[in-house]
Amino acid sequence: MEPLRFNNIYLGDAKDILPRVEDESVDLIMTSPPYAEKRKKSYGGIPENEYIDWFMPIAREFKRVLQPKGSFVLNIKEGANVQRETYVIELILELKRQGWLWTEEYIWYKTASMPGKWPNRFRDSWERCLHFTKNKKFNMYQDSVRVPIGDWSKTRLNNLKSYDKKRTISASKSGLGRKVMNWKGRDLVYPDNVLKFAPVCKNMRHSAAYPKELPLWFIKLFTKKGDIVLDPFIGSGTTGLACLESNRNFIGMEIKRKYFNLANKNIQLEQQRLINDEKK
Amino acid sequence: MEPLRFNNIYLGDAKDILPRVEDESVDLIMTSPPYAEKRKKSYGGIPENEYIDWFMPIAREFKRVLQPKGSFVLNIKEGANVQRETYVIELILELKRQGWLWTEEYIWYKTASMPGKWPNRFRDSWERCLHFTKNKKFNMYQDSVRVPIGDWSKTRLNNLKSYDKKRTISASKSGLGRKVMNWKGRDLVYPDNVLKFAPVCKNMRHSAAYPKELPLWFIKLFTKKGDIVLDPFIGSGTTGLACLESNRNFIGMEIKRKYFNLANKNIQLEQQRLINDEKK
DNA sequence: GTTCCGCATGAATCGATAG
DNA sequence: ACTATCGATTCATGCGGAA
Repeated sequence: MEPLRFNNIYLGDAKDILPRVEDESVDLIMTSPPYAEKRKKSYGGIPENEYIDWFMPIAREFKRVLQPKGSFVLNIKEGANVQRETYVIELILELKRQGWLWTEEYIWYKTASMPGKWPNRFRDSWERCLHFTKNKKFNMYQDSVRVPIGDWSKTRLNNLKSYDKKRTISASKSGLGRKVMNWKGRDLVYPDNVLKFAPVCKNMRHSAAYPKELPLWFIKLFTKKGDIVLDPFIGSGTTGLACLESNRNFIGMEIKRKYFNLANKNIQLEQQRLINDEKK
Repeated sequence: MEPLRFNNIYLGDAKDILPRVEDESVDLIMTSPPYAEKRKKSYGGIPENEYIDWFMPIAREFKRVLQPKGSFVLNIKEGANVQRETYVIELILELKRQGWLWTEEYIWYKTASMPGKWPNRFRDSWERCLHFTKNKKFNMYQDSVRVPIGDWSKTRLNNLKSYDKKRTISASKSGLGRKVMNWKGRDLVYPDNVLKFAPVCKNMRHSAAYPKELPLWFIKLFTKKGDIVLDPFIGSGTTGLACLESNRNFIGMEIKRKYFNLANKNIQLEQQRLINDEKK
């Protein structure tokens, strides 16, 4: 059997393709799997009550192919059918039983979520990004995702007018002076576990409108350049695009030919664009 | 035994006082219970592995006292001990088994979370507000929590704190002041299921990790004036203050005398303030 | 009176140290 | 080996005093 190539997408079921991935060869698994379907008869969808049985064998493969200091990030959100479905929180418990550490739950706050109004609830504008690891210690490059410091200090530091600036400099030996100077040189702070990215509405109707910024953030956080990122449900190729942009290698898998074709098209366009940029 | 009075706080264990509350007499249970303690020996705290056994008998009483169209809102967040604790999601499953509907999970996005930096995670800046109901249909007054359109104004008005309020009112002649005032009552849209409030620390002694805006939002959403709100873990009395402000009646319970005294003081101060305001 | 700044302080978490 | 305690890390906010 042909070994898997990097920066390529494979057409087929993840559970069939994953066995071809080498042991402990992947640095990050970043994926947004198909969410459970409410209607059991929906073609290709996984019913809520079969979701865990469907997912766990795949997670077993994840555990095999992930390197010891790697991470597995699962973007998912249960739907509501009168009440919230429980398959996601049950999946967390099951993954722990399989040996994963449930290290963190990040919130993706979708600032422009779908409009709509229902009698029981408001618009759902957040999704879970569940972070699992194999070990207590893992690779995390926190500096790569630092963000500009909050408004409060910006306002205060911007207001350092002539008088204050003079004072700050002249009083360099005082604690006050030194402290302010330290803040000025340091415009980046560490983020928290709530992510804010606007979802994008692509032309194709992949149910999960998964903006490139989301995988990109986790890719920067948990891998370095040249590392391997696996997305077994790559959809329209967003994780691949994020890898191309950040100089990581990816392995993609997609079961539906429609998305497989779309992902390949998107990837090729991006690769062409990068080549053109280099020529200039 | 003396019947429970409204707008009063009872000193003692919720499981002992709850039996005195009449069947189906409460319109909303809004509470932030003590979170599980990491250290097992910590005095008064509930260890993680005993949390569900401690909570479920209390939840049974909640079910008895809540009226059929009422709501139960639980503000809670699991801590981390290398990995995230699972007692909260297990509690959700257990409450469902007890007959509750897990109607929704709101996110409280704390804009000012605890600082700190660790090798394996960022600062935790969100908490769960789990919404349970007894029935598919329940009281929800969505219009009462509508917000001005657009993110900037939403953030701004939600965060109208002392300083901004003062400025908004006092600067009525300035453009900014008038502009902000004009937004109120105009172009109102429904919010989503992510709430943004900054935690405030009012007193030197007690950490008000639970800002008044949080219970106030749910009180407005799930009750009308004159309704009964129960908080069996009322702490420093925040839920009671929110009720006084919004003309709801509350029943409070608190096991620790220190908080019981503080809550009574806060409630009395607020009642006195309301009386003074009326005289003017 | 209004704006501005220093300071204290939080539902935190980890790793090391001590018992 | 297992548990309790402690120091280090970090940043948005309200408050009070100063400009």
